[in-house]
Amino acid sequence: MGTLPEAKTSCEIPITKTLDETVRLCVSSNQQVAHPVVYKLVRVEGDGRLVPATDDEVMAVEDFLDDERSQPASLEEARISRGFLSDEISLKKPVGETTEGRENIEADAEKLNARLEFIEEMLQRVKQEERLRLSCGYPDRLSKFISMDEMILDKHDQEPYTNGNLKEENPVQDSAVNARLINTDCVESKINEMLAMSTDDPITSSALLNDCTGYNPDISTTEGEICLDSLSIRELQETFKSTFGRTTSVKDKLWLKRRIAMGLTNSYDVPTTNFVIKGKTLISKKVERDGFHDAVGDTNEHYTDMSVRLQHCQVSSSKGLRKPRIEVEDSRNCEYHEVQTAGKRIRKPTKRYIEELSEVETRECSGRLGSSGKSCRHSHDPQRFQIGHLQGDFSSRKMIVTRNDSLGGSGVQVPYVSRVRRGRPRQNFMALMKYQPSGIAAEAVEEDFGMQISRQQGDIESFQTETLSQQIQQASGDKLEKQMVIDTSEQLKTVDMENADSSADDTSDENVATVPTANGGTRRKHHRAWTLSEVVKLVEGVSRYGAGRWSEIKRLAFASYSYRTSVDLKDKWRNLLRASFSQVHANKGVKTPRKHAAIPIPAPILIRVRELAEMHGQTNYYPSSSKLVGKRPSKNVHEIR
DNA sequence: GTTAGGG
DNA sequence: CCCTAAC
Repeated sequence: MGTLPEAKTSCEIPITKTLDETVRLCVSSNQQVAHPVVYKLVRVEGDGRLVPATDDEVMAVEDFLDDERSQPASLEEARISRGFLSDEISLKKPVGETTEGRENIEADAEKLNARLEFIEEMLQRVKQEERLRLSCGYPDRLSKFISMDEMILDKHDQEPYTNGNLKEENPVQDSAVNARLINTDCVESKINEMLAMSTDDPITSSALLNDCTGYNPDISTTEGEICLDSLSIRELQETFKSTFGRTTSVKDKLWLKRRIAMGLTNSYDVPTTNFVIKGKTLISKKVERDGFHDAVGDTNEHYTDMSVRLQHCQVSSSKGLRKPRIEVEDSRNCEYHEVQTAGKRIRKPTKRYIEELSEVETRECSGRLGSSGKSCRHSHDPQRFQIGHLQGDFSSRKMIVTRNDSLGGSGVQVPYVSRVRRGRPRQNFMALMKYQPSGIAAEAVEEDFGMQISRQQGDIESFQTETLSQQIQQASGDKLEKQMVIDTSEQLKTVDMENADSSADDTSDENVATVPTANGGTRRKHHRAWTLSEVVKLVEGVSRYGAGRWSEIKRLAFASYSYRTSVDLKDKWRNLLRASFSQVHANKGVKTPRKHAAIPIPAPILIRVRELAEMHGQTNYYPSSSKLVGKRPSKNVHEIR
């Protein structure tokens, strides 16, 4: 981290024109809707120069910027902000007054910049810690999250923290002033925040500062190891350059270390603050103290706030998965609970997500993953808030590359999986088959692979199977949720791989091709031959629920045949009727009344179909007059069950 | 959203 | 299997 003199220096350096403009923009935009074009990211060099921000830097702060643009800051954040911003800068000053001395504004802007830099750094820590916190459900550690007081005392036992008990210490936080990104929008937001803020109940800025910058550089360096902690920012930048082949002007030590560590280890499984690298392995050192408590301490104020949002996300997105916890006041416990279950609770990726994900990830995978600090956003936008990372140095869990699910505002984190299924929509139900009794799973898989496997099974499907299918279907909701819970990454990937396979099977050996017809439409996109078991199930379903109740049959008897729609059932039944009656008329003993029948329908089945048809009054399906005459008299065909 | 029916 | 009108 930068030193205090540096910070002071940077605050006193002459203001460039750019900064002046920035300040003016900032000030003026306070009273009007700032034009987005006005905002630009610049970096304050150590000598006070402003240089355009690099992509790295933009990435480094974009989360923060998002925060700033989001909804009104929560109390916690306000307190944090105040901790950074309140002591030096006269924020009571009406921001809109540009008549104030330019020097004053500039100086204030400098200070704001310093604060913003510091905030940004802290955000980095927040992100890291958040990820850490959510990645591993270690109650012994997580318990530290429960009480902020406890956390503070843990880290700063000499600085008992109580609300309203502010210790205005010297502005050590200026030590955080280094190269940072500033954004006029941020400045404006901060000013607004501070103006809106009262001065009571602040948090000790020095405490926060200590947490943020209380970085222990005295981690021993072993020969042959790269102890990033012992490197200066410049050295870290050099290391970064040598690691990634490009320079970076980011002076966030933590960020640099993380990036370097990830680059060197070719892994994202990098502890938050331990950056001793040996060979290609990241060596964890002093995890408890440096990796955890530091981050905990400096972000303690965020946790309550974040947990609130977290549970909000959960409530709004998980539906039946968990009971809504509305009360914010209990957020600590909630948070604890969240953390406890974060490792287990993985939302099943939605189909839409999966599809979108593969596109997004393939597009921005490298850049995105390169910055781990970015991957854990501390955002006020619930849609962008990540529930957690299943990653961490405390966890043996494999890392799951995740993304924010911005669809539907669920804001949940879902594992990275490959794109599956482009064909006909498949219900997620199939994924559950893994967790059913083996027989069911086998059944499901077999049915999913329909044509390849046991097409020639001549016997009729057992009623037991159907019953089990119904059970599965009836419990599908719970099962889905359970699956979300118990899914590990491997399981999910396996499931999705399986789904991908099945989807491939959907279309592999049968005609997938969309046949564009002359009049513009496409037809016959998919064809999946009816297996005998399907036919049997259909017949059974009709016998139970009645012909015409296709959706019901579909739901209850064809729950596991996701590719069969109710319309398919209807069509098939129609064909079966025709077949059965044609058989009756043509040749009673012959198995295949239709020449093109892909699957010879056994005579018993056809007989059964005919019985049902007669039972239901569907007796008009004669081969010659099926279309012309064959109409169902009415829907008095129900209730044979 | 489901069903029936034509193509 | 697709499409669509009708419900």
